Amino acid sequence: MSKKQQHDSQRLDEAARAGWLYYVGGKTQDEIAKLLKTSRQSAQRLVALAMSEGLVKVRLEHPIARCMELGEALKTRFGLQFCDVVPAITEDPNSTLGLGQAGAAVIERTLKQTQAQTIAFGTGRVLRACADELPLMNCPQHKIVSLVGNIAHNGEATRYDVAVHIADRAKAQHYPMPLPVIAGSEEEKNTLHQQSHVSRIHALAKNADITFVGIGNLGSTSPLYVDGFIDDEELAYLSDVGAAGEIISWIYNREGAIVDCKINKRVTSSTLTLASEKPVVGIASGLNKKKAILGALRSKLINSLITNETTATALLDE
Amino acid sequence: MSKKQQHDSQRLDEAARAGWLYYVGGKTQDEIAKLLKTSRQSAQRLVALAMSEGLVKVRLEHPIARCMELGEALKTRFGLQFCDVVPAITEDPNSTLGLGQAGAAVIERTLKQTQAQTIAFGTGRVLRACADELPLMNCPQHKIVSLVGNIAHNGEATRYDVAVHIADRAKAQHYPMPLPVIAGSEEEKNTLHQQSHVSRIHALAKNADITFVGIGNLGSTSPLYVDGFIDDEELAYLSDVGAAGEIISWIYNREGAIVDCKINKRVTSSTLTLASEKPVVGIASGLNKKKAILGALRSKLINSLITNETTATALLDE
DNA sequence: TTATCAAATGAGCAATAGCTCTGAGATGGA
DNA sequence: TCCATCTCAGAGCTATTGCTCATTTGATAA
Repeated sequence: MSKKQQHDSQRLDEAARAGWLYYVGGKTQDEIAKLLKTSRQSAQRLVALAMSEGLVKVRLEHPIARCMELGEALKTRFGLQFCDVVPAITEDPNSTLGLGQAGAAVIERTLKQTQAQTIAFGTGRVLRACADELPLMNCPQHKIVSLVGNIAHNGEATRYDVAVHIADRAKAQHYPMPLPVIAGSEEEKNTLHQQSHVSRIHALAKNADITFVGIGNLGSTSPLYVDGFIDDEELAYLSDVGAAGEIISWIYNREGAIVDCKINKRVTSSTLTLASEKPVVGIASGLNKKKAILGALRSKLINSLITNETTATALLDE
Repeated sequence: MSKKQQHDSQRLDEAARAGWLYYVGGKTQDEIAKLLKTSRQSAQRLVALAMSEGLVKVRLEHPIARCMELGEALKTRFGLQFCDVVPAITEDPNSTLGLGQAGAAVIERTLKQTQAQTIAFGTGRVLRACADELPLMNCPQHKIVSLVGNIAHNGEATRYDVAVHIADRAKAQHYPMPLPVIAGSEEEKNTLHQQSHVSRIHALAKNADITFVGIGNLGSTSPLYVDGFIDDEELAYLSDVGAAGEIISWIYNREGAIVDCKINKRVTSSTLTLASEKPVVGIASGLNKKKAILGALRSKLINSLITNETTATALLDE
């Protein structure tokens, strides 16, 4: 056995030498072969061995490196299609700085395709930031479809209607959803949904090639509460039934299951496909949204995520 | 200008991404191109950029038997505290390739200690290479002190001011020596040395827990000659009195004894303790430096050595 | 607005690396 | 000593990478 061990260690020695010459010295495998008086193939094997034995350690020094690791970890943990993690810029754990640029980059990549794409958008401040970061483009081949009604409580257009801005900047076709976000009653919602132009929008949204949504937490800062869709009583009820977050106004719990509540009966938004094959990208950051993001990831309401370093770390802590 | 800078940093960001995917993720450039929605060529350029910008650091963790033997032999022969020998990479007997990584590894080990350390540095190309290979760290507990003045002949900062780079990368305290390397006269040197802030630096250097220095040979390629501190006449004189090498601008002979010459009267560098108990690490390789290294070893100007295989073999031939 | 220039891009090709298959030779047990 | 078994070297092929050149793009200044 000791003979074998000695042989192995000699081989590792040679591997280390080859690895050194290759990675530090920048030599080609041919040159190494000559130096080590062996064939090119053997040199190749030695270099590969040095790598697989972990003799060679590569590290990348850039703030992005850590983000890539976090993204990879999240991707694996939650079975995501992709995950972008942007470096945390401020100390503020709830900052959304940087998400706009990152989201815009993904949207831009989508828009750059020559093949016609149907792209669905939710609403929210973060998505709005993405729209603002988007460069002016000329993409008349794409369809931008809204997932959420664009009429607010009081009849005016909603504050964060994102699809219209994106369509505007991209010069793309725009399919808004001309409905109140929350219908007055369940019956009203059903009536509205039966309208053919509405069901056409929903059909488009359902078959979107890619979907972008924000993720809201539920609490006194939630847009649904701020805009008066939820009163204090309802908020308390939601808290009792374990509501964790909201995506295009659909309220779900810690496991990502849509909860049984008054709001969900009246939302006019398109429905989200669980575990969709097409990318459904959630864009959100902030420790106050941790529960909400986790829920959406767990039930695969979303299958892709753009977040920041702090939040990514927190999500992985779970 | 800021627009350009922003652009550059964005490009570096992308390069870091590409580099990470390539070196850490093991993806091919084609795959990276797809992920980053760009062409294969651009991906290749990004990966190359990540490498040339020094974002990618490679290190090899394996004691190579032959180098270990050489190191051990040198350690015994010259009574060294430690000795690292790295594999020779090129045919060039004067190559210094690889010393940077090896030196950086030793420096990194020192910096990793939680106990506060005072670390002294000389200058030179090889030490500079070490600094470049050092990973970014956060060691505010350590003190980095310069052994050599950081003002060149013509008043500008010296080219290879190493301590500043190390302190920068390690986020350590930095004590530069704000003096010309060589004073105009012996009197000027004495005056300068009497300044309290200078003597404080010298005291720090004297008590350094570990010292790193380059070793220079004397001849037409010596930095002292190239930078104009020594003229042809002086060079000839030094050759006559048997000068063999130079450490932090102190010129010594084959036996390692400081020679009596004009330069040594005017150097402002700290003095080196002979046979110090603390490690004094010389980093140098190349057959043209054999005499210089041998001298330093003989008189124990240095008590530790980092060199390469070729040089180690030559030193043992003596 | 237009001319000018530098930087970035993509194509195409040559160099380099990685993989698989086959056979030679070593190893160890009967 | 012979044979079964296993490892490893080398050939040959394919994939990947690096480089050069022509062209486009975009910025800048007139």
